[in-house]
Amino acid sequence: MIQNTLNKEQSRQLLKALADPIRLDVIHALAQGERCVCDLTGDLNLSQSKLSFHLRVLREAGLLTDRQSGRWIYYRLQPDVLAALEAWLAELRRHCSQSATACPS
Amino acid sequence: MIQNTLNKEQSRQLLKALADPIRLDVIHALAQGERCVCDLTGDLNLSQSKLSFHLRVLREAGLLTDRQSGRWIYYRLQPDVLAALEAWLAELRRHCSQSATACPS
DNA sequence: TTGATCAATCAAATTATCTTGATCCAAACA
DNA sequence: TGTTTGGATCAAGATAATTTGATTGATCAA
Repeated sequence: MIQNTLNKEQSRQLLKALADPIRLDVIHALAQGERCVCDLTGDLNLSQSKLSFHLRVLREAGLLTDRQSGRWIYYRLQPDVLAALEAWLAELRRHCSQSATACPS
Repeated sequence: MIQNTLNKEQSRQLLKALADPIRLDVIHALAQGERCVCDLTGDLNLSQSKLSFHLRVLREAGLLTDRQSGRWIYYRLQPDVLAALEAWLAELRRHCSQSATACPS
C-alpha cells in the first residue's frame, strides 16, 4: 500500500484496527522489529487463534506485512501506513479548524 | 479536554468514534460551524434518535461540545482534540519507525 | 513414511455496537 | 394552565465484532 491519500474505507479500516488494546499491543511488540507468530503468542500471552484473528485485521488494514520462512511466519510493521493515516487526520483537522463560529443565541 | 497527551482509553475512544461513516458525516457537517440537532437531522437525513446516538459517541470521545439555547441544543467541533489525536499518532509512528529490521531467514 | 509443529481458517458462542420506535422531560407558546 | 417542539434516553431487535475450540494444510525432523 504505497500511497499517502487514503480513501474513506481505508481510513475507516485503519482507525478501527488501531482502536483495540490487543492490536495496539501487537503493534508495540512489533515496534521492536519483525517477529514470528509463535513468539508473539508468548510475548502477548494470547491464544494462537486469537492472535491470528487480530493479525489479520491489522494486515488487512495495511499496517502489517507478513513473510514465510520455513514453517514460521514473520510479521512486521508498515510504518508508512501510519504516516498516511496521520496525513489523513491532518487533512480532516485542517478542514475543521475554522469551525468555532457560534450561532446567535 | 485541554491536554495533548491522550491516555490509552481516550485515544481508543477517539479512534473508534472516527471509524464510522455517519460520524464522519456529522463532523464534516459541523466543519461549517456550530449547528443545532434539528438542522443536522435534515442535513444528514438521519432519524432523531439515530443522530442523537452518534452525537453522544462523538461528545463522549471529546470531539464535540454542546450548549443549550432555548429549546435547541447546538453542537460544535473541538478541533484541538483532533490535534491531540494527531500528536498521539505521531508518537506511535515515531515509536514504530525504526522497526524494519528483519529476522534471519 | 510418520509424527510433531506452526499458523490460518471455520463454526458456534459470546459480546459489543447500531438501529428503531416509544417514552419522557424541559422549554416555549397559545 | 394545556399543547407543541426539540432532543435525550430506554428497551428490543438487528448487525457486527470478538473469542473459543476444533480442524486443516504445510513444513520439517526422525
